[in-house]
Amino acid sequence: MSKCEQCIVRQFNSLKHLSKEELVRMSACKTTKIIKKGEVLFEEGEHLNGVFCIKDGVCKVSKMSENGRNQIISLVQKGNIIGERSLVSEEISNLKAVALNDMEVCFIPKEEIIRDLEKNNAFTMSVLKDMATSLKSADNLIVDMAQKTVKQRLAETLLHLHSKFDTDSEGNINIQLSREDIANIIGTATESAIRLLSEFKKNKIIEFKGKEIKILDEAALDKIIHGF
Amino acid sequence: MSKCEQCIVRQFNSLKHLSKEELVRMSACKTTKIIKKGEVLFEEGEHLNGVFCIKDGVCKVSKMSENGRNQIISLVQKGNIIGERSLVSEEISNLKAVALNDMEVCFIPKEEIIRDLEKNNAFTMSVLKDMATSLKSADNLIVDMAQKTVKQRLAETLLHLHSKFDTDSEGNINIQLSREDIANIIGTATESAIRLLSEFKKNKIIEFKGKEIKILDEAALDKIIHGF
DNA sequence: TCGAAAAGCTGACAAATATCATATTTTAAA
DNA sequence: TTTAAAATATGATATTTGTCAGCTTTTCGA
Repeated sequence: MSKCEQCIVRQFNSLKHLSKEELVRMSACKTTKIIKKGEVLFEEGEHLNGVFCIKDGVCKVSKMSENGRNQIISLVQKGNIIGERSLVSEEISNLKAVALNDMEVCFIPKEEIIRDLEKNNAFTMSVLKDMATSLKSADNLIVDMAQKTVKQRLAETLLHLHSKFDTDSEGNINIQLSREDIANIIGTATESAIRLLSEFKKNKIIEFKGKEIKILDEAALDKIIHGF
Repeated sequence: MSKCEQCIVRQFNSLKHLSKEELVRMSACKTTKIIKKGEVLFEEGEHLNGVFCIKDGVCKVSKMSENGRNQIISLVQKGNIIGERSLVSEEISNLKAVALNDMEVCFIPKEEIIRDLEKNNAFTMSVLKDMATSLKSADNLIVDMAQKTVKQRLAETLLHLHSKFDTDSEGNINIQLSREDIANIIGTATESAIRLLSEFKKNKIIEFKGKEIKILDEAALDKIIHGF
């Protein structure tokens, strides 16, 4: 069993503010899990008894709307913690998390996190700052969803994905999303997303083969985002 | 100059977790302001040097989208604190706040809040919980904006306003919003909002005279929200 | 209280997006 | 490897929403 004290992933999130002692205790109560692609980390409405620290892989966090369509709120990757929101406000989860590829995660029980939040103010402040950052992104997303066209949102999403996941040796964005996933990120029908991707391809803005997408003309995407 | 220790508004927000001593110090450094209807509390891009505790009145919090349209993110009323997000993440404000009616607010300098956050863990936890709640609402709003129709969003907004601001003796919702404000809340063109309000009126779902709006058929609104 | 400016309203039309149908390609299970 | 299911793609069409124009009503300051 690997130890939190030595875990490199910890350096990228709020857990870096924990003391040696606190980390040893965390190591003792955490459980490491392998989540296969497509498997569910937690469901909407589920009671979370802790948080997940992502050691490897990416998951999509989404919420079902009443008209039966799924909206992806964010993609969470290696180094991040997921589930703190529900834990802090002591509610059932309002979101669902599904692995986009094989993941390795550590589950840290609620009691341990709550204890650290109450004892270690630097940790609490760090979690608070993270949440403030998430809230800012969420506010920006609200404005985008309400005010931008689907085409603008697709262009924006492509650039986001590019900067967040970087590219492989061939220049393809380092994340595999189905057309449906892409549609669920930008909040549109799958057909519309496909159509716009094809249009971007025809206009030499992007290039793709299946799920491998490569950005050819970043300036053109910027132009679309900021409205001609 | 009124004292924070005796301020009733404090009971409704995180400041209730401060000690007598902390409140006395806060009283000494806070400034009370009257903000007239239409005046700006803070601008997008402005550096906030503190937070506002709202003693009376309501303000709209909005963000300009790049295509020149304004999106109202939330309405904040008596008892709430505004500006903590930017303060916590030490960034310029991403939002603008404008008074919807005459307001009385207390401005509490940044240093004072930061000091309390660092010293008083119960206060920090309370701010964290508030932010978790805001984040949940924001996530829900993202899904609504992305997945619901303008009509559904208007119906939802009317019920929200009704439950948040209650009604006067005549049964009218206790908040005065222009048609443009309503459009900016639901994320649509002013004309579209006007058209739908007229439709609701024609169908006896609501009734209005100018900015006085009264809900007649709550069940019909629910039906619209949840999709026929 | 008068008059200009702002807000509210409605129609006509254009643009964006969803839906449905169907064909093709890819994936994965037997 | 075969084959059924799922994912991708595209056309046709319907629906939703935005834009522009013109009009009426309300508001507010001189």
